[in-house]
Amino acid sequence: MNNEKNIEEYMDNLLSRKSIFKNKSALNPDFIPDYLPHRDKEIRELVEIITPFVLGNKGSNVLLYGKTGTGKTACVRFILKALSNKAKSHGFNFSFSFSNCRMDGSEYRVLVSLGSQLGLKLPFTGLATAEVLQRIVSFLQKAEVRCIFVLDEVDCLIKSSGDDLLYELTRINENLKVPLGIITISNDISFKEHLDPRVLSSLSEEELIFKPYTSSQLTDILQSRSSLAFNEGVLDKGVIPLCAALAASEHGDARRALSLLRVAGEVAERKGLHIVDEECVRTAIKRIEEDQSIELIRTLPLQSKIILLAILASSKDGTKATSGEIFSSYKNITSFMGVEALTYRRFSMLINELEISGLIEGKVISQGRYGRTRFIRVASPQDLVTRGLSEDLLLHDIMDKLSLLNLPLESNL
DNA sequence: CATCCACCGGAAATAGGGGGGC
DNA sequence: GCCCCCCTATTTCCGGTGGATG
Repeated sequence: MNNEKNIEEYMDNLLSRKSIFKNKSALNPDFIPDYLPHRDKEIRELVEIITPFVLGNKGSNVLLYGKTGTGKTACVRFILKALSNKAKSHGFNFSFSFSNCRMDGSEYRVLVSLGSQLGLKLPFTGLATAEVLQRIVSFLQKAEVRCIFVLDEVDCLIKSSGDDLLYELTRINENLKVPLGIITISNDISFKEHLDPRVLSSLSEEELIFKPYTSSQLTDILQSRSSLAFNEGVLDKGVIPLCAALAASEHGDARRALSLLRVAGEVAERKGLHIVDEECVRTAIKRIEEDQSIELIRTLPLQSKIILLAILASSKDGTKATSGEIFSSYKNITSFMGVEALTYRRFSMLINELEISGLIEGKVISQGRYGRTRFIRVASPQDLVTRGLSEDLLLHDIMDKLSLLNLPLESNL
């Protein structure tokens, strides 16, 4: 018992003495601070729109849009958290459910996610979607709870499954004594075009646009977060303005700015520095990019990895290869590995996905009599791709045999 | 100017592994 | 047990197509 305590103390001591961070989680994207700088106006408007639901009146549905990292989700979460605290202390029966449509992925799972936050027990598969909706509705009916559903990143849902679910949700109110509120959040304004006009008008009774943060606004945000996250005096003067400026030049993405700051801190920590300087920030940019592509490659399904390998093999030195060439190279590799090869159609689809993810670049070029085909090459640095691929043990072996592992590394540096 | 290459990409069907309600 | 549902990955089928060539 005593030993444990001593060791813990020792650890605490060690950690707090050396650490640059006081509370790193304050820089996480899902951290909700007590104060959101430069969003007072939006918060006030949202509160005015949402509050009626807590009182059990018919309020208005809201549609929020703005680019990533402009504080949409943070504002909504912030308000709902505060509101449910208030409701509790005032004895109102209020609750809310939050679904990130991109994460949840399908209509069914969005509904299950919303429903289970209300306390319903729903199987992750097996039921008909309409059945899940029915259960949610009858729960709301019986419990007479004032409820708000938040659908974050709805544009993804629309793209994958259309607007059926949104339509159903908007009509729920017709047979509910206590109205249901729907807050939809989208990164992409053009998703409106894919909506039935009736659904759109119901969802966007109120609309709020979140503008990108300016560089100086980002500076304020970083400033207030860094005082929570970092120990006193570990940030060099220029660090915060630099992070802010870099993120502002993207599109005022606060999330990016915060992760830049976090990674810069980690870089400094790893280097054993006591102060985070601008150099760390520059290293952080590179680290973030590299980590992202490696992570992307690591989590690719096997077939996509093999295709990527085929591209690498048939387009050495950054030359472009046609999809036909790559396909035959792909078939060679699969037979070599003893893996079932996919049909061309599916292959082509996976190529498109790789292109969207930014790992490869392709262009459809017509060569007249010699056909129309896509010219493809790897877009990210080759050694990065090789590194990512070779983390797959199965592929590592194959790459060794194809002697792909040593080639690019030498020729690139 | 029609032809024709070497693919492109949409739609629908199938597989097959998860799991209901009754 | 039976019939139905959901989801992802894939196959099957097939109607295009830009533009150098004959």
